[in-house]
Amino acid sequence: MPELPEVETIRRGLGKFIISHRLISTEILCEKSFIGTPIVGKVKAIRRFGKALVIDLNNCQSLMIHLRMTGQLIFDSTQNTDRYAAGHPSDNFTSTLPNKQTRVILHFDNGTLYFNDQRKFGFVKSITTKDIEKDSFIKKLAPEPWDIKLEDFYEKLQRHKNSPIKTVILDQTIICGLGNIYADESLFMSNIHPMRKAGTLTKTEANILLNMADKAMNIAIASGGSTMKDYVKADGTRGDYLDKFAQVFNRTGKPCVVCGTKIEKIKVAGRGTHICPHCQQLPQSKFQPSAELSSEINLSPHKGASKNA
DNA sequence: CTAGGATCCTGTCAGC
DNA sequence: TGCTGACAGGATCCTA
Repeated sequence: MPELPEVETIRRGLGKFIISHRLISTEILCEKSFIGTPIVGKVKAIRRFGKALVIDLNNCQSLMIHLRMTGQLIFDSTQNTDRYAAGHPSDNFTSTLPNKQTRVILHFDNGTLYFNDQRKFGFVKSITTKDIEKDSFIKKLAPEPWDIKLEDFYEKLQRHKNSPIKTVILDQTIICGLGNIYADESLFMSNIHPMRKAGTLTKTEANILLNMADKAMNIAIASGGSTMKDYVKADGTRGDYLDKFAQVFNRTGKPCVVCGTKIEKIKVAGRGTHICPHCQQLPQSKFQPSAELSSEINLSPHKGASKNA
């Protein structure tokens, strides 16, 4: 489920294997999955831009890798039996490679890096290092939650005031790094219903949402995202890595960790969305005249979140 | 400009 | 068992 925490996990984990090692050759098993011309050279650094990974070589060339929905990176060491696997969890993590889903194979002087991708949405792209920031995807990326200024975020919510808040936070040009899982998790942690129109959030709520997005992703990064270690239990059975940190995602029908209400799955802008119907309520659906009006009247019996900021 | 839906592709799973 | 349709962690492109 390559969202930011997983890509960051890969960046850190893969670095231990390939930094200062040489990329020797490339096998392209699916034309669509490799953009540009294969390159060779010694790995200098691995960087991350949102959900994109960039491997810099020492000759001013780089590989940009985006896993999209189902991409995986699996490194097999030739020196020992070590395997490092991360990305979209599947049995590929433990099976023999290459297999049917292997799209690109990168040969290093100390092992083999497999790029697997069931749905072929992801890609590996060769690019001159200095042009990374000019890449059409990377140049549009918004800052990550911990770098966003509340004022800027709030202003963007106003610009997309009629869109559901979930759609807005999935937009990488507004806030970078959230995918379907962490969008649901962040909204749950903020007690905000995903269908709320972005323009109805108060500045206080926007601030909470930023903080929760930060928190959700940092918890996930700290716990290592979806690595092989977490996916495969000690006894070899398949584990559910989501159990570690998901409070609503994929927990349809299970009790809310806060109030015990059953988690529901709904659809927001075409994406499966998980909510606790008790903790995340839409502000009064039918009986209020309009969203504009109800945001002016402070309906909350608690201390106002509306006055000055 | 924004908002919404279709689309890229393959695999899996529920229902008949 | 075999078929069909819905759906899947992302992002872009097209339409209104």
